[in-house]
Amino acid sequence: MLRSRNKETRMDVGARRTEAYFAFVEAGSLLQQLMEDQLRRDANISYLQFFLLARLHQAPEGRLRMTDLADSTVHSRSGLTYQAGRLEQAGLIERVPAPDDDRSVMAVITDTGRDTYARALPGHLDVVDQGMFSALDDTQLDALAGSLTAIRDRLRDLTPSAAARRRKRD
Amino acid sequence: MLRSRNKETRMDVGARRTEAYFAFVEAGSLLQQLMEDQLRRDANISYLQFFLLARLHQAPEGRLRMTDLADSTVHSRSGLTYQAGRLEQAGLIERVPAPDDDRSVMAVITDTGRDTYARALPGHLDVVDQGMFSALDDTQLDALAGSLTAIRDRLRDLTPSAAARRRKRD
DNA sequence: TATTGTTATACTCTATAACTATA
DNA sequence: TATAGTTATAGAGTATAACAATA
Repeated sequence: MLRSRNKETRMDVGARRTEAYFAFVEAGSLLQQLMEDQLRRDANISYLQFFLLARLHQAPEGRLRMTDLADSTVHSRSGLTYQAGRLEQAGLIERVPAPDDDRSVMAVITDTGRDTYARALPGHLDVVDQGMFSALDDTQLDALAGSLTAIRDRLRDLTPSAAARRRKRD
Repeated sequence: MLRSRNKETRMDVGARRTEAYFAFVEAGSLLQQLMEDQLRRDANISYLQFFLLARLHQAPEGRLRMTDLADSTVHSRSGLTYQAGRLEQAGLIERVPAPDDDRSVMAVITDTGRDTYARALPGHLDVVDQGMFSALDDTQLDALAGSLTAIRDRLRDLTPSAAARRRKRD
C-alpha cells in the first residue's frame, strides 16, 4: 500500500483535491483583487495593461507585433486593438508600421510606458510577497513552484493556441 | 546552514518566487478560461453564476440573504442585484421576502437551479482533475493543498471584508 | 486565398450615488 | 441613524462579423 499515513495526518484524496481546488480559486481571486487595487493606485493601469507593458518591456527593443501580443494573452485581436488604443492614448505605447510586413503593426513601449511599469513593479512584488510567499517557508516555496509549474504546463497543453481558436471561429 | 541543496537542484529564492508567481498567475488564468468554456457549454452559465448556485446549493434550505451572498463574493450589492436578476430570469433562483427582517430578501435556489448545478458539476470537476491534479502525485497534492490554504488564509487577512469596504465607501 | 489590423455594433458586467423602506 | 435592496446611469471591457490592405 502506498497510502502510508493514517487518517489523522492524511486526508482522503478526494477531499484533498476539493480543498486544494477551492483554496486555489479563492486565493487567485483574492490575489487578483489586491493586485488590481495596487496597480490602479500606483500607476492607474489595469492588471491586463500591466502585463501588456511587461511583455513589451521584456521584448527585444520593447516591441512586438500586435498579433503576437494578442496571442500571448487570452485576447481576441479586436480586444487588443481596444487596449492598445487606451495605452496609446495614455502615452504608454506607440503603434508603428512593421518594417518587413506592410500588413503588420508593431506595438512599442515608450519611455513613459517604461517609467509607469517601473513605478508599478515594486508595489506589485510587495503584494505578491506579502500575499503569497510570506505564508510559506523555503521548502514549501520550492514545492509550490514545482507543482504550479507542472500545472501550468498541463494547462498549456489543454488550451488551444490563440491562432487555432481564431482559425476554428473563422 | 539551512540551504543544504546545491545550485543545480536549488534555485535562488528570488528566482523561485518569480517562477512560482508567474506560474500561479498563468495557471489561474488558463484554468479560469477552461472553466468558463466548460460551464458555458454544459449549463450556459458564467463562472460567477456557478459559484452563486454552489453557495445556495450548500446553504441550509438553499437560501441566503442577499447581503450574505454578496459578502461571500467580491461583489457590490448592486452587482449582486444584477446577477440575481439574471439568475431569476433564467429560473435558477427566486427572491422571497425574509421572514424575520422586512428589509431583507432571501435568494432561494429553485429545482431548475439545482438541476443546472448538477448538470454543470461533473464536467467542472473533470476540468479541475485534468487541468490541475493529473499533473501531481499524492505527495505533491498534499503539499499544494497545504500551501494554497495557507496563502488563502493570509490573503483573507489582507483583504478587508465586503462590509468594511462598503462602510469605507459610504 | 489567407492574414493583419481596425471598426461597427451589441452585449455583459461593474461600480457609484441616489432612493425607498425598514430597524 | 444605520442597514437592506433596488435603480439609474455611466463606463470598461469583450467578442463577432464585416471590412480594407497586403502577402
